[in-house]
Amino acid sequence: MKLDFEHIESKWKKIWAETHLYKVNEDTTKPKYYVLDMFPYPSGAGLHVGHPLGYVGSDIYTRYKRMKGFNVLHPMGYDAFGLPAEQYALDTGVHPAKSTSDNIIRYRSQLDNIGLSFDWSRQVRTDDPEYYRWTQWIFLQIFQHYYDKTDDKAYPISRLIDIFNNKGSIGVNAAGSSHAPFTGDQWAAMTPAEQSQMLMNYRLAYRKIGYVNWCEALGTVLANDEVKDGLSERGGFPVVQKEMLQWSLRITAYAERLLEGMESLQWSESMKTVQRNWIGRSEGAFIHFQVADQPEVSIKVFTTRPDTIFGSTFIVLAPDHELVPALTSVDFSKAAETFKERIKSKSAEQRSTSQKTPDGMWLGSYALHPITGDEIQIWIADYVLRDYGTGAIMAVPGDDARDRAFAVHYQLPVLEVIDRLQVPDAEMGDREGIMINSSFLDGLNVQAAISSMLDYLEKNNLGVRNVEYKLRDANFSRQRYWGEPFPVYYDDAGIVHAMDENTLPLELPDLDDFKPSPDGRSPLARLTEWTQPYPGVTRETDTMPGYAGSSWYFLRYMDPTNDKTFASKESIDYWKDVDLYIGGVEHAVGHLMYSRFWHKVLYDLGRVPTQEPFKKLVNQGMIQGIVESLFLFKEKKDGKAHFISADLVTERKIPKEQLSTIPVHIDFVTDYGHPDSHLNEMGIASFIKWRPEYSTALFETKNGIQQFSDLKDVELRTLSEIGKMSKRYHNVVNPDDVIARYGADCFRMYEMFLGPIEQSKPWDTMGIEGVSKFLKKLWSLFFNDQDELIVNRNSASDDAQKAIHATIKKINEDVERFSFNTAISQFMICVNELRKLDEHSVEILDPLVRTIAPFAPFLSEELWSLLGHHSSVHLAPFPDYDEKWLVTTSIIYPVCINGKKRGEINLPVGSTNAEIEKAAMDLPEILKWVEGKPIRKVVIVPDKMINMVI
RNA sequence: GCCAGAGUGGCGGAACUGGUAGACGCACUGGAUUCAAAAUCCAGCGUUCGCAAGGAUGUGCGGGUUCGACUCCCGCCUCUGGUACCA
Repeated sequence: MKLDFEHIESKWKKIWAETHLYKVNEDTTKPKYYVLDMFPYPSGAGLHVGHPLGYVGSDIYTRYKRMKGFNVLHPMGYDAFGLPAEQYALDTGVHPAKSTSDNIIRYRSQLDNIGLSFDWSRQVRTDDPEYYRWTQWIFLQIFQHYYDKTDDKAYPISRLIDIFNNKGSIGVNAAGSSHAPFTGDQWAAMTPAEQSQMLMNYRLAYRKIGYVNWCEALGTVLANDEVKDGLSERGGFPVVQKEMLQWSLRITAYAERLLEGMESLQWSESMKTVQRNWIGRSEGAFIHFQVADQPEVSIKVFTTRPDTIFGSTFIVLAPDHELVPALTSVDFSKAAETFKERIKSKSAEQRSTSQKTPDGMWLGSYALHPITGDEIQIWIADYVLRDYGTGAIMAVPGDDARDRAFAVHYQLPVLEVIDRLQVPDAEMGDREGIMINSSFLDGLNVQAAISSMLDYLEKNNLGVRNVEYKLRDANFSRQRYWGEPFPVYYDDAGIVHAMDENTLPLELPDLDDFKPSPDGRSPLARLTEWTQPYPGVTRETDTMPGYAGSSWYFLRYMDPTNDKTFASKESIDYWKDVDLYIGGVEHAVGHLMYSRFWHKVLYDLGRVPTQEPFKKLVNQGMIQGIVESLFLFKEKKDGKAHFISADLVTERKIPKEQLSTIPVHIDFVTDYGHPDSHLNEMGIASFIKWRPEYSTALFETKNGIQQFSDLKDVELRTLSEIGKMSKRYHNVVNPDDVIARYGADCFRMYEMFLGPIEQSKPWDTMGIEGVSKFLKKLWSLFFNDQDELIVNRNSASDDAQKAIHATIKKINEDVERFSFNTAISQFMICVNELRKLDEHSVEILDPLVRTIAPFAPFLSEELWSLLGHHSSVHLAPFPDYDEKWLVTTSIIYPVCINGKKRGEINLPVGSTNAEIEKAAMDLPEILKWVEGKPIRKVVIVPDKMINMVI
């Protein structure tokens, strides 16, 4: 029987679905294991061969763990809200709900083709009201809590209100925005709107003025990746920063815990580093600088280098710092206004250039140096950011490169405070050297000076120690339609109210026009009957960002249909957390940071039993595409488009400025992805059919310039670059096509065989034949050329036993460390060996089928049933190996002279050093080397090798 | 610039704790089978000198530690990804 994978796949796909083979329940008799894939955004392009890399890896692991006796939760769903669907709706009028559903159907069929063992009964999609009902519910929990820094824990906002009622804000140690302290009486005297405003300073979900990328010409707000070099990606219109009241999440309250929590996680060091850098913890101090002639005003700066304070010769504030108006002298106020306007439009511009040119202005006022009392100038400049630290710095041009450049540019005084002569390699800011010009710090090294100055500042009430984080509160508002509506409303006084939990979900209303409303608000703003359903109730028109639904979806899988709560306590207590999470590195800071944050909030509220959601993280590499493009001269030749072969471009050193590159569909390209990839006559014909506007074009190759009508012997070389696999570059490879040709098992194994799962690599089908051949060889252990089943009940040979047990052992080890490529090599070695031995006994083939089942689920299931089993191989136990077949009785010792192998001796295990040495010395090829030379040393590693030094 | 990761045959890659570098696969070459081809099977395959036996050399480059280094240490180069004035 020839291996008919099409028949096998459709047969088992159907049976698995009918028998609900992959459905799991909470089963307390088995240990649980949770394997999670990052759920996909169902884009219009469908899955390409890059996506399944992680899915196949996690599926192999899932199946392996199941066979090892674990109760494995392995679900899948869709991150269904998102910008592309809304953009598509704008372009075509197709409702995002419709296009998303269509895409999901396609994704599902593609995923099924790969043979992934998801429990589809647990599918979630974030745009389902029954799902986002709980996204809204969690948002409300976040909204109704604040963070107590003393207890390091979130508490209900009602507790804070009680405290305010009793004794006001004095003594409250909570994460929040700064405000003037007040007493209990003052709190009671506040209007409800004022009180509401005050609570906003503490809520974990709160509203504040934020900046959005506003594009006047498009009349809309753009996402960061829709802005390139200060211009909108579509249309190239100018984009400015516009102030808007936005929802934010106070993730900064959790900065320290997000940092500490990583210690216990099995994540790659690089992933942890990325998160650490993103959190950006730095220790330093707040220092107060009095303003000259305004004794009631002082400027608070943050510095990590209090030791350099004597070198502080001026102060710089962010242009939008709240004190700027008060610090601007009358003569400068007009100039300051223009400056601020200019910076606003600049902030989106190329920042790299501003790095080189300092840009700031003096406000005409002075501050007093807190220690020396000297008057120093107060400046504003674009290099100081309002959101970091206090939005103000003490500039130390003596030991900070930016301050130095700024001071030099504006001819401000520079005072050296660190002598680095003793440490020649040290540069500015390196925390190396000896303090000079610094009064009582002189002679100390930097570290000693820092702690000495911190003590001094605190003792004299000039400043306090402080820890700052680069991490900012997360913007949680989008001026878009296709997202979760906020479950809040505003009353006539503008006070925010949470909706009653029992009225959730607040459903996203239907819409047929997806254009934003003219004032930059979302399309929802135009639906007045929705935004103002009753008198005195106004709804929020912003919707939640993409990460809202994805920040907790892994919890919903535990109990996906619960309509009483987001997931029952029993199910969460059973599944607890994700044991293995596989996904792309691109989510390093976004999704993974936000999910951890939400999880910690839920932990504080007693809703989840674990502090961290994802115990182990594996980042799969990207499968890249090869972008094939044609070179086209920008200038036309005789009014005709003029293409030129890539080899001629290199040969003639044609400057790139004269050429543009036109991405070409990879199906037209001969030798796709190889150095001599090109279009031949047929390729060019397809190209012209595809892009008829080039039907009159000229094609220049080694054989001269030719027209499409009379092509002969053309080899129009293309430019091959490794890039993203994307619709845009016409280089998407659909797994369905590969599966149709080679089968799902082959596809799965080939993706794994390409290399380590964490590594990125371009898609290349060159080697797939090798895996295909391997599967046929495996098949041929069961069937002969006459299609007869040749499996027998004979007892297996010792060599076959050794081969299979070595394989079982190796597969165990390799799967545990996600080394799937080497596992597949081992299968190949094993099958080659069994074929050589002409081994067809059940004793060997039974465990072989079970060992390979996680990798090739269809074929193994078929073979398993051919062996006479009536239940699925995927429910069978993973075979154990028997050490007795793995003990070696003899060892081939390499005999080395000076570390180089010169001969071999075969000796029994456990030979003594003397025996080994003697045997080695008897070797003629060794004698030749040692002859006449004294042996200085003999190194013997028992059961490993022998080395002689001469 | 900074941070992280990686450089091994023509190609994808292996070598897990310092111990026979190149497993496994692709491509290529020769042979068997075939009327022929596909498929299949067998053999060879880092570079270099040599008819051969055998030698030299070889894991980005330069040094070092070691009996022995792809693996450890120091310095550099290149590539990939992330990040962007963070006080």
